[in-house]
Amino acid sequence: MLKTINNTNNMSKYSLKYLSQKLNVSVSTVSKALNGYSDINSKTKERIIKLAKDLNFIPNSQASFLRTRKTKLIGIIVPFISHPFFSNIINGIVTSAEKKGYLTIVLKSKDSCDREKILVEKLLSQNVDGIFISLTQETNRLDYLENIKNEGVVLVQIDKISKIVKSSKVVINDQESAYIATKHLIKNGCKKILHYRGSLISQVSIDRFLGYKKALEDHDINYDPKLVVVLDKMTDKEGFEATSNFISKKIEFDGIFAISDYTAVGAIECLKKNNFNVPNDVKVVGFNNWPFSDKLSPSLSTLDQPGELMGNMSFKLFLKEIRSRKNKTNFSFEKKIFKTKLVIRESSL
Amino acid sequence: MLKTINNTNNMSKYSLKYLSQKLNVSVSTVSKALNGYSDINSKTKERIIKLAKDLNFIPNSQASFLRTRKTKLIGIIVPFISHPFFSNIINGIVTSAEKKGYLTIVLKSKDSCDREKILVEKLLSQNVDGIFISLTQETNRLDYLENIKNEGVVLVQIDKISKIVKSSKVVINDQESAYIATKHLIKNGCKKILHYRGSLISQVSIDRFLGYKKALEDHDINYDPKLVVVLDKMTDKEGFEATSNFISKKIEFDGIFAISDYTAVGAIECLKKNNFNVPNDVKVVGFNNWPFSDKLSPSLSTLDQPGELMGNMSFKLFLKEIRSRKNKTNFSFEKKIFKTKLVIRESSL
DNA sequence: ATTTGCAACGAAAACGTTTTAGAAATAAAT
DNA sequence: ATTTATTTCTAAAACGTTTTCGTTGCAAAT
Repeated sequence: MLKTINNTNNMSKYSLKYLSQKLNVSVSTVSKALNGYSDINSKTKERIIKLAKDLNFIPNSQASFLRTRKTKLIGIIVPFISHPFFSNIINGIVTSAEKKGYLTIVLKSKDSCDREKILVEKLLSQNVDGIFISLTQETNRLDYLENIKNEGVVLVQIDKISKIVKSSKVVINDQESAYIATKHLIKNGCKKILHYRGSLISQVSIDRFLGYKKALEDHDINYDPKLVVVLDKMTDKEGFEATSNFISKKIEFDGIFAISDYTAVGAIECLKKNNFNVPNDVKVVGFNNWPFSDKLSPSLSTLDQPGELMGNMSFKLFLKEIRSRKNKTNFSFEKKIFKTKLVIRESSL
Repeated sequence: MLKTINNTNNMSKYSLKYLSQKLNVSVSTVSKALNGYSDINSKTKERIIKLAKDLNFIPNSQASFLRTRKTKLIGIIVPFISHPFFSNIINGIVTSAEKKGYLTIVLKSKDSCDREKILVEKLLSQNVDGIFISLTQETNRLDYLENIKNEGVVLVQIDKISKIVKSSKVVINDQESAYIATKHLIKNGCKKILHYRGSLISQVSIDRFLGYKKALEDHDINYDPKLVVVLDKMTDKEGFEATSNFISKKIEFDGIFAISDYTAVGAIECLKKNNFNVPNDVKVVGFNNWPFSDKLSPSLSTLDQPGELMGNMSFKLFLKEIRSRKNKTNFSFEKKIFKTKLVIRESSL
């Protein structure tokens, strides 16, 4: 614990002070030269910039934050990192952010609301300039989202959003997508279509369900609640079991619209095992367009989500808000809706 | 640009100073109370902690860095984010890091060495406490890796490592894995085994090739360079084309060991199209155990890489180094080798 | 009565920037 | 010769912490 007061070993190698001493100018002059102020002689400016470059001097961003209040750091919280859709979103944000000199802190909520709250606080304590979030399936309180805005930090909601909290938002046309998928099944002759859905409180899951229901109604097919299964984790196993359940109960069906590729694949596995032919006996459409969904037998019809583009757009909206604050121009939240693409493959033909 | 000198609007809502004024104690006392120093009366300590909690006070980490030189920030650079193996690694690091109060900045090099260098500099300028890196396939200069260490930042290399640069390392047993996979093909009757490999300078790719070669030699099969294909991007398309090439040239083969599941799947597609039966005519083993590789027809035999565990371990090694520095105990770099698991499925039986 | 020890607190410096306000030197205008 | 303007630079404060070294007051020991 005993150190010399002026301990240089712990001091950063280079600083404005160091440069200033080397060149016999003041610290302020160095700072100004490096930040392009006009009241510095171009001759001295050159000297300073040259030395900075030669020494590979990097200004200390923490110290600089103390004055500027900008960290050039953003944070993103998703339910899961190792998931094709979310990692695409992360990819999109990281890519766009890096181009503009921002670094991205990645965090995962594991679909737990309590964790989500803690993570938000961690990001705030790091003074990030913005927080991007895709809510958990169970998010039922919104105080910490409001808190983000109260702290003056930009909030952008992605995909799994709260309708109540005002902020920039980037989503897909969930309802329409489900409608299109269901309609596609109907047009291909399905009369009794199962729907495997997610949590009852997740907006995404609700919207997809509504799209499914509306498609049925618009095509004179009775909506039957017994054909809808609420899944918890939306795994292949759950898809398998749900399907197995219908078969053993001898409930007839000729189509399945599943909320994710994973559940769709589980369903197909079960069908195959029970000697149903996909698509001849039962047609299946998933959601996500996961890698390898095109390589399955039968290849899986599904809805493609432009995750990376959504990430790009999220950052764009963030930057817009940041800039409007800087220029004190007025700003209103936008909600960007991306369209999915129905990819028709063997499982529904 | 005109502001009052003592502008409070730009000041952070709460600070040690604010708390100290509220409670009529000094700034130092507040700081000490919050950091568990022993020379504070438990009565006052309680008062301070209570107020801090009530106000939801979060100490400013940038300011704190200026003294402590610790940001509790780490950075990870991978070739690609949206890739099952890398996102598993990221997942593992982020999870372990968060448990210990570290936040993780994620960056991708897009397999470009020049980008990699720039990204390292960005992380250094943010004063991260550690950098985790999985090198690009083309990494041919190592100055910026050495630079990380020179700056006093902990370096951990993962999977795609440099043999020359000293640091903690986490890898898999590439050579052994390839040996096991190839041996498995041989044991199942394959005599002429193709190998689809990656870049000639990537250590991973080299080691897997060596394992393949050694397995052949150990089982009295002539190694034939013509049966080895160097792939560039290692996509399914390249796997397809390579296979198509062998078929059109009428080169006989009865097994394929591919460096990735993606290329293996491309190969299988091509074989199917040309009326080869997998596994009866040709047996195939991939590498990665991607999601859905178990759902394909035939399901894909492959080597499972414990990405998340590798991420966990990487962080562990980082923490070990950090701690040894703090306690000034001596420390030597470790290289942790994870074992893959050969997952035998239909494609090789 | 004097010294010693201890508990509890505070002053102040330091970390590395940014930025305002002003100083110094020079050139231009009167 | 004096004033004014312009260019170029610097001093110094501020951002919010951490941590060392003192100081104060009081009890215990001598």
